[in-house]
Amino acid sequence: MEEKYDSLKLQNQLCFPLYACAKEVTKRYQPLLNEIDLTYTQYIVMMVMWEKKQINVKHLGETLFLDSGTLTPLLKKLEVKGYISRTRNEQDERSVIISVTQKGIDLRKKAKNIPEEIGKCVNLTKEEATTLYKILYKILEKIN
Amino acid sequence: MEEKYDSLKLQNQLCFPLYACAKEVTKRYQPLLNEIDLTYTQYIVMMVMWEKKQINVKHLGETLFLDSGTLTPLLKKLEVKGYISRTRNEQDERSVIISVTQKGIDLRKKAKNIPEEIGKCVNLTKEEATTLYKILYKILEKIN
DNA sequence: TATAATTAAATTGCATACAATCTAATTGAA
DNA sequence: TTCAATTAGATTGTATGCAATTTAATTATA
Repeated sequence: MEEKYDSLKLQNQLCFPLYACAKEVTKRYQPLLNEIDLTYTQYIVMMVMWEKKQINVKHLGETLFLDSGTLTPLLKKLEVKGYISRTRNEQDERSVIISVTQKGIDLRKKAKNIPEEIGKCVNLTKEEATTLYKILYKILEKIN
Repeated sequence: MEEKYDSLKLQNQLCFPLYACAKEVTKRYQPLLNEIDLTYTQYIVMMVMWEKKQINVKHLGETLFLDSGTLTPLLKKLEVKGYISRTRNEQDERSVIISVTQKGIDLRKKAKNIPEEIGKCVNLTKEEATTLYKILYKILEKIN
C-alpha cells in the first residue's frame, strides 16, 4: 500500500548522501582552516587566487558555482584580511578584478598540508577517489 | 617550482566537486519544491516524517546530520505550515517529539513525482548511481 | 539524598547561499 | 546616433548550517 512512495524514502535518495557528505567533509576542514583564519568558502576562493593571481568576479563565480550575492561580501572580508585586492576594470567599469596580494600568496605555505590531512579522514582507495571524482564532474557538466 | 603546491589546486580537490555538486543538485529541487512550499531541508525532514510518523529532535538530527541550531527554527516553520506538531516527551521533558499531521501526510502525494524529475536532470547510469551511492555512504560511515 | 555531571533543545552570533531586484556601464539595433 | 536590451556587481531578504553558550531536566555518584 505504501510502496508507491518508496522513491520518497530517504535511503533511496542519491541527493541526500551527496548533501550530507559535502556538509560533513566541509566541516572537517574547519579546525584546519581556523588556524589560518579562513572559512571553507574563503579557502576555495584563495585556491583559485593562488592559481590565477588575478580573475574577475564573474569568472570566479563561474569557476566556483557561486553568484555575486555570495561572493561580494565574502571578497570584501578577504580584502579586509589583506589577502586580495578589488579594482574595477578600466576597460569595462562593470567588471571587478580580484588580485591576490603578497600576504595572500604567503598564506599558501600555511595551507600546504591541508589537502593531505583531509585525505586521511576521508580514507577512500585511489580507485574510489578517481571514480567519485569522475561521476561528480559528470553530474556537474550535465546539470549546467 | 610551483608543483609543491599542486595539492592545493582546485582541480585536484575531491571536496570541491562534492561541495559544488551537492549545491547544484539541491538547487534543481527548488522549482519543484516551490510548488509544495518546501525548502530542500524541509523536504528531507518531511521525508523522514513520512516514513517514521513520529521521531524526536535528537534522532531526527542524527538521521539528517543536522543539529538543533538548524532544526529548531526549521521545525517551528513546518509547524506553522501545519505539516508537523511538536510536543514534549512526558517521560523525559528534555526531549521534543515531532509528529506528522494529516496535512503533512497529504503532502506526500504532491511530492510523489519529485525524485523522478531530479533523476532526469542528473542523468547517471544505474551503475554510476549505485557506485556513487556506495562511495558516499562509505565516506559518511568513516567520517562519523 | 544532595550535588555534580550529563543530556536535549533552544538561543545567539556569524558566515554562507541564492532568488529577486537594483544600479551603472556597455552593447545592439533601428 | 539614440534608446532599448543586456551585462556585471551590489543589495535585500529569507533560509540554512554550525560553533558556542544557555537552560531545564535527568542521571550518576560521593
